[in-house]
Amino acid sequence: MFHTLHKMLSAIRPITPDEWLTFTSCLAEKNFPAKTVCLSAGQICRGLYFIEQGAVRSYALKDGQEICNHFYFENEFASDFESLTLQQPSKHTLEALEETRIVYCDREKMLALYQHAPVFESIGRAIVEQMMIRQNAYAVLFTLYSPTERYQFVVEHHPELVRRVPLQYLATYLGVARETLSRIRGRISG
Amino acid sequence: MFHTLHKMLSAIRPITPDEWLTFTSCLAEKNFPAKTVCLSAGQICRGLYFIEQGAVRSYALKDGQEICNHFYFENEFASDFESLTLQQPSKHTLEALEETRIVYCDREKMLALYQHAPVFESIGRAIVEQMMIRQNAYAVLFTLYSPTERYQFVVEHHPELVRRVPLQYLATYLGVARETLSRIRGRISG
DNA sequence: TTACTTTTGTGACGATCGTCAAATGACAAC
DNA sequence: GTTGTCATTTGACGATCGTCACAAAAGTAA
Repeated sequence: MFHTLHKMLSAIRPITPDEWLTFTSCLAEKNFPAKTVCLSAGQICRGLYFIEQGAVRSYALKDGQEICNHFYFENEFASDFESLTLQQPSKHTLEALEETRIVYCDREKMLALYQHAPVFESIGRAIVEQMMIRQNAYAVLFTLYSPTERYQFVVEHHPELVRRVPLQYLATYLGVARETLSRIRGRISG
Repeated sequence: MFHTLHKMLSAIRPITPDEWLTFTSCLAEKNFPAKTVCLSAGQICRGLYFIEQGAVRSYALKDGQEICNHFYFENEFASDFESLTLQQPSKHTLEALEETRIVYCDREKMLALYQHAPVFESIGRAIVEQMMIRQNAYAVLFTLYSPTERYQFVVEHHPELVRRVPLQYLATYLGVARETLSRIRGRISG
């Protein structure tokens, strides 16, 4: 059970069978059909989502429009980390892009676990570090690169985004209008 | 010694005198006159900078131009977190904006310390969480807001940036040309 | 003070992007 | 198959921003 998650976490820090057994009590498997909501904006995020299969987008509303700020795929942790950390209402909605299978890690249970099995605090830190690096790379896109360069960066470094994310969502993620991204793509391909 | 840092950290998690004593062996005070470099791009970042007094900017080079991605002030931790975490050459340079007094926390020593005093791993996680939330807020600025709205956001939520950071640096941070930020400012002030 | 350097502000103009509208394409339900 | 819905593409046009050039202001050193 939770085999891929175990593989992921034990790659960060070695986990004893006992530790793992305790940890599984924090976990629950959940399924989300395509286009269903995993976490609603306004709701307080109570846990971390590990994606076993599928894809999830995170978006905020701006003048009624959905602006994506992240896409998550297999073997990644998804969440609204601000809501999760501060236990404040989430500004973002998490929605399955495809049929998605998720392992949900309850925050309260994990915090309690940190006392008895410090290795998970260490793993938690490593996960947050990865997310921070990712966030930073995303932010830097906007100051260093033009819209075309941002798209090329994604094509080069995150081709799965281009393959699996509808253009309209990717456009908001890159901070341009749908039409502009369509034209950028046309210019590059042809 | 390191009084403000102690106050900051013990507000995150209670620290015993013994733990603190061990921790101080990781620390060293450093002074940087205005416009001097704390960390050069290309260099591997070996520690965390806690700013006791002063201000620091972080910037990357793009076509010979310095593009700022962060400003750090009193009682904040500065670093190139990507370089620090992955121990890769930094893409950013950290430079003192003013005369700056820093407590430098050595990474190697801190990692060793985590074994004996897990509270610091917990504190480390909290610091990284804060940085991640900050990074995310910064990234979201670009997709949700126009240049003018971005400037207004900074005026509202981070007025110290407007007061202490030269316009030319703030402009690159907001992803606009110096001239554009000058005009935005003129329009808003009247 | 003057002279010099750096920073900020202004004007003109071209390039890029957003917006609106319509056409085309893709896809699911029937 | 047909229909209806949604996504993407294309065109036209106006708004915004970047760039260049230069002026004004502020800061620095002698």
